[in-house]
Amino acid sequence: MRDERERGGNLQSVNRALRALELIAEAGELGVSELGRRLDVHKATASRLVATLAERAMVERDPITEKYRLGFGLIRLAGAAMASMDLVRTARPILEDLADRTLETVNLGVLSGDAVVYIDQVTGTRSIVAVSWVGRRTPLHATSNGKMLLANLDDRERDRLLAAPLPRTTAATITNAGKLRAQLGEIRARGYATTMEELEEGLNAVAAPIRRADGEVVAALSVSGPAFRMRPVDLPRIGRVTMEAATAISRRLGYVERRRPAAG
Amino acid sequence: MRDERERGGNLQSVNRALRALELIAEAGELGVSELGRRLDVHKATASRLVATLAERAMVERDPITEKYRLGFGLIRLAGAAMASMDLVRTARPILEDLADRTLETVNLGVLSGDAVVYIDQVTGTRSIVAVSWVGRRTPLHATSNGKMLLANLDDRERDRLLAAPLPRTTAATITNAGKLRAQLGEIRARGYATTMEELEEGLNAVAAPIRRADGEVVAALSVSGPAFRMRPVDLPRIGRVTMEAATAISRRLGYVERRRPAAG
DNA sequence: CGCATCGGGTGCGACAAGCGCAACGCACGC
DNA sequence: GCGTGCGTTGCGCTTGTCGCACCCGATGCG
Repeated sequence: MRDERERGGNLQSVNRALRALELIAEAGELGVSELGRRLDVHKATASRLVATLAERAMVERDPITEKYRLGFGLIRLAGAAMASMDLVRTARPILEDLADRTLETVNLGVLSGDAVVYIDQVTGTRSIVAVSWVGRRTPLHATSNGKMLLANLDDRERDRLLAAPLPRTTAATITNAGKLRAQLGEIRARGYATTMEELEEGLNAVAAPIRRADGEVVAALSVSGPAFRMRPVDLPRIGRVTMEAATAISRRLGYVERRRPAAG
Repeated sequence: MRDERERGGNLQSVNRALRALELIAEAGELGVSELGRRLDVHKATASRLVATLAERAMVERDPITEKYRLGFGLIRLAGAAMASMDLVRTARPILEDLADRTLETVNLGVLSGDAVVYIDQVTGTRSIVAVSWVGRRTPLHATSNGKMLLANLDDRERDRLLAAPLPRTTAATITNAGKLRAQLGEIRARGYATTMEELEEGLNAVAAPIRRADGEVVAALSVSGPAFRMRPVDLPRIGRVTMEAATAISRRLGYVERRRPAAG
């Protein structure tokens, strides 16, 4: 508790409790004494800690081994958030297929606050860089995923997000809200979004919307690769296959295509 | 901190932290002051609490609204919880098989407080809606899972839960404790529970009990689908396959069928 | 068997963790 | 301008909680 303990808010026992959960998650199963050792506290402390966690069903006791493991309380807590995990499971095979087909990197992104967060990724074998973007947050206005999500927000939300300044990361970044707004219209009409070196030099991407049963856009699916392999002339074709893949995922989520939702 | 504070282990701030997470989960988004009010603590305390949670990514701040929502750390934990919970792990293949066989949605639910929480779900391909119920809480008296869990509670617990009013969600909801109690008896005798449009109009379901090694009912397995595909006349058949599946899971958990447990 | 060792749980006193207070800065609305 | 709402932070007092010691039960070993 003397090492990296200097960040903002800090409640000792809360911190410990969360560390405990992480340790248990890592280990799968942990006994009281062992947990105490890893947390560097007396086993009595660890005992009381897990008892508290157990009371809230955050951990549960294996009736055989008497050790503690994570409990369903966590699942309940994450509930809504877990919907995205479900999305990952459902979408995975289609992401893989799309990556095979395009040989580029495929990403699945959702809106989180004012950024897009990638919740899954599959890299085509041809990909140069294999860094995982999962968990990464990237700006809405400079990514294809972000634009697609923006394009499908309701007006109030979109206005709020576009009111903030749009930071420039490359020469091509669209920093003008009006110009971006116009492009969002095109994107809705066309069905896929693009970025051309707007986030990173030499990186292009296209993205298509994923809808759940009620038609709401909940995520975006993107294919991204180096500008020399994804030239402007290639984008419509890649856009089409991306849209097909996204639609396939939407269908799995229960979405049934109706006539243009714009009308209704 | 003066109400229901008498269980085993009890660390005030850990308890508070978990309550905070639950409140945020419920509300979707919560500001510091509001959280403080609901936790019945000074807003300064709430501020330090969420700061600690945020540091571990259990909550994150919406950059626009400045409010807090659940974070990715929790998703990670919940994912780990699902993977490590041996009930889910054990039951999964059987859920999938049951979904294939019935072509309807299969849910695995446990009792949590006064509600049933779904900890896993597999959807049959025929399913209309594919919204995930995982993490969702539904009332005990209006769901097949809930009735099955209620039916297998010990008398004291059951009485306590039935003492509370039974909220109506559809015209068919059973709101009379006496009537429900009678049905629970039938359910125990028959081995499966049903709901017919008692939670949602047009939604029927059947559920069967899952027992661990000592015979205790720890979860319920349900098959649910639209009323037109799950007519009253179909329920016994579906009930049978559901019971078979539930029994298969129980067996994997170490339960060995004995002569009627009612006798011993 | 008897003894040692390891696991988990609990009453108690001491001490610091963390609580509420109050004051501050900031953003709105009028 | 003022009033009201938000979230954050220093500070002193209190109370939550930590480690100690000890208990219980299971297991291992000469």
